[in-house]
Amino acid sequence: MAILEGTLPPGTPLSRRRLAEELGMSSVPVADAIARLEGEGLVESKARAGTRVKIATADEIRGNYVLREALETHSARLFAECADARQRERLMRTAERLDRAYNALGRSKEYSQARHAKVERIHIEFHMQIARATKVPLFADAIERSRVLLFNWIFTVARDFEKFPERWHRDLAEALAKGSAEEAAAAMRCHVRFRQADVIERFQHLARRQEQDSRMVRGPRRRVEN
Amino acid sequence: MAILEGTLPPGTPLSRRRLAEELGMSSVPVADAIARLEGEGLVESKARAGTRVKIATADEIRGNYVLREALETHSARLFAECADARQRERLMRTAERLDRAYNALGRSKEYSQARHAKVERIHIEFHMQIARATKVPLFADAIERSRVLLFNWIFTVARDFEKFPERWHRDLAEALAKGSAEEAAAAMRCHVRFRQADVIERFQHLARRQEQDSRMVRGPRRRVEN
DNA sequence: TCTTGGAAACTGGCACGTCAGTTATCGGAT
DNA sequence: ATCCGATAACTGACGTGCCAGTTTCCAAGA
Repeated sequence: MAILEGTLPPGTPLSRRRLAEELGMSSVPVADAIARLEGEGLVESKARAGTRVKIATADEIRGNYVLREALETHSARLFAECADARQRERLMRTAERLDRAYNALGRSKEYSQARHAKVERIHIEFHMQIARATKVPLFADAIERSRVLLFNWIFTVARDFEKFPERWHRDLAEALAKGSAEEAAAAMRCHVRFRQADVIERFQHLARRQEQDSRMVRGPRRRVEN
Repeated sequence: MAILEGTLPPGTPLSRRRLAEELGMSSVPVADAIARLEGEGLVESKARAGTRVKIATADEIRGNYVLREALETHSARLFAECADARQRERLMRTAERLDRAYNALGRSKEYSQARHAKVERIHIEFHMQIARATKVPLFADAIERSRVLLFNWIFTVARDFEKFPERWHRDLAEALAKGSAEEAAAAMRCHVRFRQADVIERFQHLARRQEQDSRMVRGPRRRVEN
């Protein structure tokens, strides 16, 4: 069910029976899959009232970055300590490819979520290369889980282009591939925090704009949620 | 289904139908619960061949500690930065209680898993107090997941008493409650690594002894696992 | 004694149907 | 036009039953 990775916007309802019909199977395996997605936090369901793709709050996004700061920083430390030459070189190449992709995205005329998702997938691959080099599957899995979560949330706030330093990941990869463990960890910490600040700022901007919109359209339109 | 937290030794088979009968329900909700446990890594199942409580390998235990070093170190950093006075004081009290419990365990005449589990529960509570103080649920959840995993594995290797420094957690709590963020992180890193070394040494000792045993009993008794 | 093979018992996967609770819709009252 | 409430459609939870693999175990052969 990787269909859900970015193609379904948050809030989309997922009906067990409807999906079962589309996929040509009974509703039981669909329910299992949905339950798994719920366990990973990608989806939330109220009993007997439907399941929808999770809508993240600002706090949850912030929390995701706190978690990631812990995981990725340590991952970088381990990479600097124990990656072999081939992995280091490969990381540098991926970093260059990623920076090129981001720069191309920033230069393109109009925002396309499909294109953005493609670049974000490279971004995940970049960090997973680091994580996998630690040779600790449990650890790499934890990083992947939290990355997938954010992958699904980020398109809520990324309505316009991503504009980042031109050689952002290249510099990070260099710190990981050539620096000490502490330098690598510090570089990664800086990387995660930069991104966190950027995303949260976008989120708050979005929230302000939405509040403005709803106030302009109507008076008592605010619904009680949950 | 918290029944599984320590009372069922690794390798115990979990039959959907048998559990359903015991609990007086149909097999469907039981299957759901087991699927959830599998998602958390507490249980592993081969299709149409049964589900059993997961038997951890040395690598997985080591991996668990790598993950924990990342999470707990950051958790300690955040605690030192943003816990309030009440939380700091409470942590000191829990640390004292935990050290007392460990010392009592070390003095008792014979090993009792039930008693040990009780102490380990306090140990989890200690670390969860730190994690909860960060006010990042996603982060605290990640720590809890990895702690619960190890909670289930540790009794495999802990066949004798736990002997630790007498004021071990008290000193750690002091570093967290009164030190800087960096001091707190360093103290926690030291704490996790000490425990990791201890557990892995026990695990290898156990593996050596089991290999010896199986060699003494019979020749071609080694089963092909997978 | 050790191997082997085959059948019975058991396993999880899944289909189908029912049930109780939630939500959305639409017609009637204001 | 707005509000409201009854009802119908829909939702996930779960019971029952079958199926195709896997494991286990015991008897027959070496």
